Amino acid sequence: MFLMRDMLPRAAAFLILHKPRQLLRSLSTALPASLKVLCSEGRLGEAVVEMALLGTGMKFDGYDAILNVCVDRRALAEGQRVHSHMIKTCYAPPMYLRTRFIVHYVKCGRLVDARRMFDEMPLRNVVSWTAIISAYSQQGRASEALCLFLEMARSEIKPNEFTFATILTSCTGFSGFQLGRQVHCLLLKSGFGAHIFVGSSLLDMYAKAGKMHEARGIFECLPERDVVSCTAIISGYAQLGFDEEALELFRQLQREGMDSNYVTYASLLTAIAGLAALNHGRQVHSHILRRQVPSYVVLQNSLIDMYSKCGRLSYSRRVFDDMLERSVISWNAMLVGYGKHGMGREVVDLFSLMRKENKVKPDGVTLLAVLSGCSHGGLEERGLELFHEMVNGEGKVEPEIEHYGCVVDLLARSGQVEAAFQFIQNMPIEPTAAVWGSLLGACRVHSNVEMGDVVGRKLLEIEPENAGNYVILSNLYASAARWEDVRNLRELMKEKAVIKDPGRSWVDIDQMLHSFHASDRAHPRREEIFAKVRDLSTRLKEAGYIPDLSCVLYDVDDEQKEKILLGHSEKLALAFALIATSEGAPVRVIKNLRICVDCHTFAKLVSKVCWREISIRDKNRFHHMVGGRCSCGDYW
DNA sequence: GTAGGGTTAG
Repeated sequence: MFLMRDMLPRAAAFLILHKPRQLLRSLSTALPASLKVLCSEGRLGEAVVEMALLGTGMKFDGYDAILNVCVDRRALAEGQRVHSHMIKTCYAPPMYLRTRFIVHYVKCGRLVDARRMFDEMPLRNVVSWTAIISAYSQQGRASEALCLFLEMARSEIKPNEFTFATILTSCTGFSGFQLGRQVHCLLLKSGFGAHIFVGSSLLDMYAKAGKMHEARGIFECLPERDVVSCTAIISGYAQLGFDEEALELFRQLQREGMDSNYVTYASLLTAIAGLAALNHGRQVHSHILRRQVPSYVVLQNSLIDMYSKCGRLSYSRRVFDDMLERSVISWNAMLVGYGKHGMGREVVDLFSLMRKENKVKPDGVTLLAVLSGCSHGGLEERGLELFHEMVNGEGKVEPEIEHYGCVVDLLARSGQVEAAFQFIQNMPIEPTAAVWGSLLGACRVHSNVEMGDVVGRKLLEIEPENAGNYVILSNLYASAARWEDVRNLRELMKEKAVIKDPGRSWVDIDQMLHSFHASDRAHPRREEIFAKVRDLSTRLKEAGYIPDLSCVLYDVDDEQKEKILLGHSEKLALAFALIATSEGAPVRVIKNLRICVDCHTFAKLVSKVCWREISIRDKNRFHHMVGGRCSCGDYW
């Protein structure tokens, strides 16, 4: 009050001292800085003081002005004072202001307050309904958002384009997909189906449900395209692993003049990472730098991942180190990168740094990255220690089935196959096929046939359709010369009509991806490639290579088996890479599945006999082969 | 006033 007195004209000062009631009435005109001016200048604190002074003098305009500043600033405390001021002065806010309050509470993360405001509304319109639905949707509470939508439909308020865009986002993912289809039908009747926001959330919903054909159809029918709809369709392909399609569509849309922003590039980099197309990735990176696309955390995370999946961890680390701000995903991407390259020491060190910095809280993915990093990097004991620390210690992470799977891996890898078996039996969660699968892999490496027999049978019960399991079990039986079991296994596999996942390997040479499937004869240089494979086979045999026929589960003679083995896609890709690159140059091969034992042995020997550094990225990790040895230590 | 696409893991 005293401060204000100095600022006020003499007449107003007189009023403060002698006629306060009169003053209140005249304040809005008498004060040089009225409530509206304060609000337009963003002087929220002073505005709140003036609101208190105005008392019942506050009208719609005043509340509107002050609430707008609160919404912009996400000023929770001030908003609450406005709210209680209304209650105290018995002001009944109109629908518009109540809706603004909902938005304000949502922006401050106060879903409960928003909902209370909504529930207390005597009348609601489509905007208030959409605001509360979007509140639940943004918090990831899709089913509640959907319930509210149905309630809205019952109350005979017609959804508008905002409502449809919101609700379709909530239907994203498999669980809401059926309802999403119904919303789609409603949409067709409403006339909002061609709206660009509605259209892009609709196509995104179909894409995330794995229905790319429908998503593409919707995309093609959009009356106009913008950066969001283009990004949605590209990321749809990328997330489903249709990396080449994503890349091709990006090129096409770019030719047609599409706008790109950091989200577009992040999605594009996902596809490039999947293909391990390093040259494309570098090109995109320099394009981003040249165009001065803002380096948002999301985009930098994508770059870290892209370089790591392309085998360039030092580039990943450079991006990571240059970041001004890092999210948990940045740390996870870097940790996963080290892990996949078998660099256990670096995983442990980086994780220590993360804890020391203490800016970002580790999550379930961090735990996964650390455990699998220790496992791939041969730090079994450290991995088990960290598991116990993270699960029991401060800021603990709730372990899920994948984490238990990693522990099984750690135990089994360190040779404690029995302990791993015990661990599975005592887990608080039902083991999945993946958990048994990693134990079976361990039994193969440690040649523990008895245990492998038990585990393999369990696995074939749970997952009879997975051909990989039959192959590993066959490797195991063969190593113990249990040919009868190998034969039975082959019969069983025939009976269960297992269709093998189509294996595919490729190499990236001069920005061209050369892709091969088993016994592929499509490549223009096929004759040279097959000749090279045969030549390698001869040379490797002199160096001790014995084809592992137990990797073939077809009922054919041994000569035929050997031919099938030589046709494996990774051998074709490797042979092509050798003839397409100069003598002594390192070679990089990418495979969509796990590499088989025979191809692993073959490639290791190639690295020795041909004096080449070979890196093979399979589904799980990188295999760096030099002089006949592999960074995985023959455990994968 | 209320709305759409994104990064790690599986």
